[in-house]
Amino acid sequence: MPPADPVPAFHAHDHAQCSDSMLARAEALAAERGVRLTPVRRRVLELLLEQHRALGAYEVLDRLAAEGFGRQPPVAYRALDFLVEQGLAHRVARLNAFAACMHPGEPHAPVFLICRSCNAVAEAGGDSLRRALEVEAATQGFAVERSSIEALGQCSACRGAAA
Amino acid sequence: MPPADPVPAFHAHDHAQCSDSMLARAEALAAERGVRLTPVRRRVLELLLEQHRALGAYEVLDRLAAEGFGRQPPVAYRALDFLVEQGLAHRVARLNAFAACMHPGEPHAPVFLICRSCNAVAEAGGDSLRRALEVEAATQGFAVERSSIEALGQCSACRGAAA
DNA sequence: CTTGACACGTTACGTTATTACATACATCTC
DNA sequence: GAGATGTATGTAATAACGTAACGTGTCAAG
Repeated sequence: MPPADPVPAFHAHDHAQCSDSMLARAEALAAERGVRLTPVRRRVLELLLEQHRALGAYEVLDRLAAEGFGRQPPVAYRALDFLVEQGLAHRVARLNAFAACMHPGEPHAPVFLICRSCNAVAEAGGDSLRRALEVEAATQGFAVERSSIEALGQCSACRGAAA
Repeated sequence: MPPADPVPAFHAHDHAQCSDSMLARAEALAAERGVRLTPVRRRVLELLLEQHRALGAYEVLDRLAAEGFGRQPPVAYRALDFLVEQGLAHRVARLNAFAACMHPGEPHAPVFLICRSCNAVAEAGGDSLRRALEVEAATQGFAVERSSIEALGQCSACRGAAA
């Protein structure tokens, strides 16, 4: 269970360590669910974790092709779809891109904070937001199944740099 | 100023009347701001209002072409961009589509409730959500500039029909 | 009547995503 | 192990979405 502190994307942290720990959790979840974290799928997740930002499908595809995997779009899209289905990654519609999930295994409504300067994508916890959304939807008799909240703005580092 | 009751998309209501009233408000806003609600732009807004759902750019374009307007993508995109800039329509990233705004002139973070059965798109008020989002973002030092909240699920009518 | 700003239209192109089908690989059964 | 079955990977081709660049028309201001 992750600590309740702020998600790391906009904070100094050890990428290698957070990647490793997320990968380990992904392996565990896959085993638990009886699905296969194959080499392509695993490599795509690694790429998303390494970069720590949202990557376009074709960006992922280029990396895969360079590493000897297939070079046609479905190769990337299938791996990305798998990760999204398994809750190991999220789609960031606003950017036509994908980012690793920082809370795999926990049900949550992703809240993306997208820095327009450095393109980093932080994923906020957002349980209060999820509840607020469900309340709002309920007043219209609407049953929420999946939701995503995307905010465009500037992270603290870039605001500091701009000032 | 719109009443504080639920937005009409998932309720029985007089489409013609709500379209007319939104169009009138659009005209007023355009005049107030010194921008031009030209025939193409106005027609696109009418289309969005008539359908009362999110329309893809090419869907809009087909209608325009059939009615004697231009038949190239920029014709539709420019009109849609204009409407979005003026706050008369919103982009629904999840669907690569556009929907008329039901609260033109009021600053607000759009909250879309997208029915996966009938494709209707309701726009909830969401001021409490906007505030919750800003609080959440602030804990990470992130300054929100624009945001959108999109929920996929089923509206009350379709849930009734399914049951 | 000219000028300048804006809107509209077109061609051409770039990016993102899917369909359809063939091949390889793992797993289970015998 | 050999064969059957389901899943994953790979390919080619194309659809869907979006933008850049440029020319023409319109209209109000000077």
